[in-house]
Amino acid sequence: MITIKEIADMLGISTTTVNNVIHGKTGQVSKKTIEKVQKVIEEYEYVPNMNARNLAQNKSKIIGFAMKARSDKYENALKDTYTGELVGAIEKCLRISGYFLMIYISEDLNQIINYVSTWNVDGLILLGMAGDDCILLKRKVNKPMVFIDSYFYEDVMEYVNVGLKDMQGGYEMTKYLLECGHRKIGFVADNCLGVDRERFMGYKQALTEYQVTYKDEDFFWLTPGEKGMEDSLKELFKHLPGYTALFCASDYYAIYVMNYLRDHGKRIPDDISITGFDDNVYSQIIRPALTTVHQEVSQKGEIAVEKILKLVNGEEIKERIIILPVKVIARQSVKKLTKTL
Amino acid sequence: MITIKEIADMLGISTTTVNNVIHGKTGQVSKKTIEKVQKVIEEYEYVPNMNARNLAQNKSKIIGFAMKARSDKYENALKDTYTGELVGAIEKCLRISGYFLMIYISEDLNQIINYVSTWNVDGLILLGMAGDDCILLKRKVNKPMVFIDSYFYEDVMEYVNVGLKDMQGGYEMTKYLLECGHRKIGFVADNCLGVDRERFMGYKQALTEYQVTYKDEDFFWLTPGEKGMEDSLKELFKHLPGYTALFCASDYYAIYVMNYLRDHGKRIPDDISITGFDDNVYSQIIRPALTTVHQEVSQKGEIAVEKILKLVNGEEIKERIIILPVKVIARQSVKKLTKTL
DNA sequence: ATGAAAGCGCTAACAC
DNA sequence: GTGTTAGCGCTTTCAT
Repeated sequence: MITIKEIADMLGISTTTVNNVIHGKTGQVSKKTIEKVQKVIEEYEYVPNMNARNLAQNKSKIIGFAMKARSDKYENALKDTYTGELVGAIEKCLRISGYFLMIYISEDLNQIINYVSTWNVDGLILLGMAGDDCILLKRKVNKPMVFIDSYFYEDVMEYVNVGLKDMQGGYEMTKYLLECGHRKIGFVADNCLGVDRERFMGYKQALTEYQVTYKDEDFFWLTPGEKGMEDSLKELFKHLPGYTALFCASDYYAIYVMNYLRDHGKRIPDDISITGFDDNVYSQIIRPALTTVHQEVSQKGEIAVEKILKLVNGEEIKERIIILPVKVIARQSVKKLTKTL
Repeated sequence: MITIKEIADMLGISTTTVNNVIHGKTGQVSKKTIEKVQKVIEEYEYVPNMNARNLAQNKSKIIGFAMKARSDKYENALKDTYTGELVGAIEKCLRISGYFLMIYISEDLNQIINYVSTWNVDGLILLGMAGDDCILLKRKVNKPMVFIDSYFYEDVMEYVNVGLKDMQGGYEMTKYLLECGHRKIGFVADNCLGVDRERFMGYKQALTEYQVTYKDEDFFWLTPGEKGMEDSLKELFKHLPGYTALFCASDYYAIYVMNYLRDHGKRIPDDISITGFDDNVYSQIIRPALTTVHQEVSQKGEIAVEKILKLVNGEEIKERIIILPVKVIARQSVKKLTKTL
């Protein structure tokens, strides 16, 4: 690896000049010199040393992507199609803009905070942070940050978040089920925070609107992990009688539920209707194809990158809270009941 | 962000001493000083500046993960569960070892090579590189490298690769089909290079062993991309008569094929048997559950990390070519024909 | 149009 | 036990 100094010495000129041609500041450099320098650069395949550059400029060209991995839930956070697609989209956009993606997944928020300052990351994209964590981050990290899928229940103005109309998604999906004649609809999730909470609120709202009373037992809790899933699915099955539909908070779980029920003799959608949320690849591929709420995952990533780069460049951001639309995709996993309840 | 120098000045001591206590080289430092320094470190939340450290030591704590994205095939390389799980496992192992993961996906190998020297990456993990690319990499990158899923058809000794008994997987899967009474078995893939080639070779070998002649038309080509898939699936359907089984080179495609056929009136496995390769989450979840070849993806990632870190630390590696085992998982997508051919 | 030199924060060889 | 100092490769201000 040749350095600027070496090039300068080799050509008997100063590092400033070499640096200038490297950066295209050729206003003040003679044609001859430019050519000489460029020739050496080509020949010796000069590549800048990022560590040196970053040190001198007190910045990095790194955008960090961080998420909290709940070890119970994820033995591997990128196994989930949703995260994979999101990260893939982010990497692509960043690279096109000349930035680099560094991934950091940890259960410990303080590790994440350390990581930011250690690398002097130019900006941070954070996935699925919960309320308190956001506050802590805002307090301790003084770098541009963009959140994805976070909900702030306090002063909104400080944060930049790209999210989804989760509540509306929950509402519309439920409404769809209600209009198909379903009245006994369960909600399936592994938590009731953040996006899932919103989806749940939408679900309740729709029920209310149709004069269906929600009872606590209508919430079917799933426990992540191999063993947990097995148990909670069994539990779910036990409480199923009476229900005609289950609204799962994610496609991932919808597919699990669908197959568990089928393996235990239920026909879908004849015996029980199932819906999901996300519209991932596999929801389209499974049979019966899953009726679900569509979202544009790649777009989420792209917008997050756009926002973070604006912040990094000190540009003003008018829209700090971006909320992408949702859309119910009716496929084959819901039965239309005759409306004679 | 406080610096070592600032700590030293603040305490009226030298940077060396501060540095020593930071690195636990406290053999020569007095208890008192140690405590003083540690107090300041705590209080001011000292965090090392990686760029400075790396510059001084001529290394980084970065392990790069690179793959070539064929833009036709992947609009998003991490959308695929296989890659996602692999990268997730790698990130986790690296973090535990105090390293950082930087992802770099590009269609252009030269960009990948540049990236390595720009960041002075300590090591590189490369996924699915083909023959010529491997040679180029070996020539131009003089950093430790570990390949995943590569096949080198020349001098093997120089490379470190963690792969799979792909051929054996192909062989055993095919053998399984043959023993179930199938004789007209198609092979489905989108290429015939690298791992897919090996799987295909295994398939052919099994056929030969059972005195079944392979004809070129038995290879069903898939074209990636939305439109391409549609067309090639249609083509596949047209040539299906006569076949009793299809062996797909990946679960991903198997699931596509399965559903396409089902949507067009075929019953699985009654009309046609389908098998896959990889045993990803969704192959277990789909119904009928997919008969496939299992591999331990996370283990692949873990071993890759183990190897790269050994190389980075200058340790000798005895096993340079690691080949993980495969195992046929018989589920419900294959029909046992009566063996009266 | 070109150059000299200081400095970014950390490391490590060497001195006392 | 502690301190001095010269780099690492690049940027940038200020001279010339």
